[in-house]
Amino acid sequence: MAELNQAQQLAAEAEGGPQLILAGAGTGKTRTIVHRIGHLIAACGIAPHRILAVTFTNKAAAELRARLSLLIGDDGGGVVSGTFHAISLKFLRRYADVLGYPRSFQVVDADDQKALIKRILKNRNIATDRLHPSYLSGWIEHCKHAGLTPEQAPESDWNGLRLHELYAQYQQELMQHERMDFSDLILNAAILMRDHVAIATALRARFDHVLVDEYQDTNPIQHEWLLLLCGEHRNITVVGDDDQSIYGWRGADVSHILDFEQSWAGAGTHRLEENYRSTGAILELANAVICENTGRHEKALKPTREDGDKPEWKVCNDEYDEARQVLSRIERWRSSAYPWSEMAILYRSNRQSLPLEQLFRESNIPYRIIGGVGFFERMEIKDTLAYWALLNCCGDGLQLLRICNKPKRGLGAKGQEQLAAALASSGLRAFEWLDLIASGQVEGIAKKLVPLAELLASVRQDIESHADRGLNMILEASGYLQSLTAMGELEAASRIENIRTLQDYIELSMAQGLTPIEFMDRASLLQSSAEMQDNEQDSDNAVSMMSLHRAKGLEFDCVVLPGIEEGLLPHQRALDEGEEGISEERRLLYVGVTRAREQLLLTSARLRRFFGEIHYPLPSRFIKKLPTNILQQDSFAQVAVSEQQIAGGIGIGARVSHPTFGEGMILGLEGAGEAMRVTVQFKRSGTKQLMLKYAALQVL
DNA sequence: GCGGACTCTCTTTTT
DNA sequence: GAGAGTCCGC
Repeated sequence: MAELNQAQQLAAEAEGGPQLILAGAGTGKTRTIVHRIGHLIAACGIAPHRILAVTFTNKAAAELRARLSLLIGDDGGGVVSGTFHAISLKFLRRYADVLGYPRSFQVVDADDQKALIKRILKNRNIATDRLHPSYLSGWIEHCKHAGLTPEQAPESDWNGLRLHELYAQYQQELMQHERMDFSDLILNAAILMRDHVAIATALRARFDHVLVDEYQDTNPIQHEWLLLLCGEHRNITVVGDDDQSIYGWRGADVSHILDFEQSWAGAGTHRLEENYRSTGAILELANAVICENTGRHEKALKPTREDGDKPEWKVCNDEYDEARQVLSRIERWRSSAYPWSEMAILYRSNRQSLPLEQLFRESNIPYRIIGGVGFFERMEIKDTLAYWALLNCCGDGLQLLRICNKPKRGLGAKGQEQLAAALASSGLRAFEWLDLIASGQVEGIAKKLVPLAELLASVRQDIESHADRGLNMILEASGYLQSLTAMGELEAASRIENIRTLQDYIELSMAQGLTPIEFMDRASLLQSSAEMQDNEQDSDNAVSMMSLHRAKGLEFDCVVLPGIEEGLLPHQRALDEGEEGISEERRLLYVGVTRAREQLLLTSARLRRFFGEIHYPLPSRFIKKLPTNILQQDSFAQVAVSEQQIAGGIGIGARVSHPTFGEGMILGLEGAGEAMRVTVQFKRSGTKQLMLKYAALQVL
């Protein structure tokens, strides 16, 4: 406890009952949680395995375990930690049968979910311009986040379509495939407790204390989940920061943390405001950014460190120029003895990594990308997992269909439809049906699978206990690896490397004693290969690149935030949504700024390419009004002289004249082609936005 | 059923 | 600009 300041100590040693810890960025939140858990065990005599810590990401759970191990040894002493999803899945593995699911159900990933929705719409002859698949899946998600089953969902009419019925059908088909989607995990776990008293009682009796991290990002169903689980003993500790709520689009509702004291009468409240992470100058910028938001707990982070170097803002010509500037700054940091691993580039959208990657690769700067296309979403990984699941008798129909024609076995779209029908009418689980096929007792389309089925059966017999080795044999003997080579040497090599990585991971998991189903659970909840490394001490010495969302909870000595522009941060989608969306974008910038300990660079580009179109964004509203004593801007940033004078001399900085508004200077260009808009500051008539097409501007 | 060529679409963030 | 979806000839 000597390591804690007074506020942290009070929070850590608070007695049972509901406790709210409002912890600003960098105020020692994790340390406080870890010590609170230690206190519960050591001083209150609570058994470690009766403490549940709910985190937001798997990585955070792993980190918590690591820090607990340091404090109390013994691998954290058996404290249970995991995400809402992972813990829900554990509950469901025990009790899913009461909901009509087999306990061996699997989780669908985003791709398969999308495919299922598309198929439903196609079968019903609903055109995508009448109901867009993503609109339907978004609507269903929304219901699930609100805790509503198809029966409870509001009757909703969209272009004459009854969305709640489509929701019901979607759920029914999922159940037929013995699958749940991500949101189902939490909703169904809550339903278990909501509707089944005996199960609720059993689960409630399981834990004496529940701690929740990143509480500002919980949505209503997670809130209900917690109420159901802790409503009786009321031993719940939540930690969070309303200024870091960045998951509104996932149904997160800041009011849960703002109203915690109302929902849990008698709650203790603790505020951690002393920031140990960042220099004074960085905190000054952070405070200046976030204080523009309304509807928040009024507060400011208090620095404990010296002022340090001023954060800087650079305006670049385009995204490649931006990448170059970032790179040169990173090399400068490197030469002042910061290691690569202490530098991060945090962007709004994963797509922004492309030019950076290119340049970093050319310049031989080590980097690693976290997120983006998830490891477990890659085609070859899903294929391999499907083979593996079928080999280990837990593969389902979706997995069989996935690989039935990989490599080619003469089963096209038609054949696969027949196959699905044949499987359904057999009434068997996919792997049971394959056994039947191997024994040669089937007719029709299934005959095409005889070689595959025989192969699976023989390999399974050969190597009883070495499923991982069997996988390799299957991939070889089935011709799957061979079929990858057909895609080109380079492509195949990287895919095969991914498969090897997966194989190593399977081997590791098997060595840890996981059952095949447990392994599939693990794989379906992880999404990056980085998360497969258990001890996440980034020993690999590389610059990190990831989205701002991913960066939550992390910290680095040196941080670059590229793309601080209107349309990117705030993102165009948020701009379309209005005030609430923009506040969330501002919080996103705040999260980015507060990741930095010592060095911070913000950049924006005057020209940026989107989907092959050229855009001329304006600097982000979040920073453009900040004084230079908070955010340093070089003269280059202030006098915007365009180097790309686009056709006719229209470009940023160009002097123009307009028939009615008179003379002025172009400040910004947005959009492309016909839709391009210009922002012009006129000498007499002020600043105006005009459609370039109609504006009849003359370049002076 | 398959492969190639073509068109069309979709572009935020994640468990 | 990339990936998915579609069409068409074999």
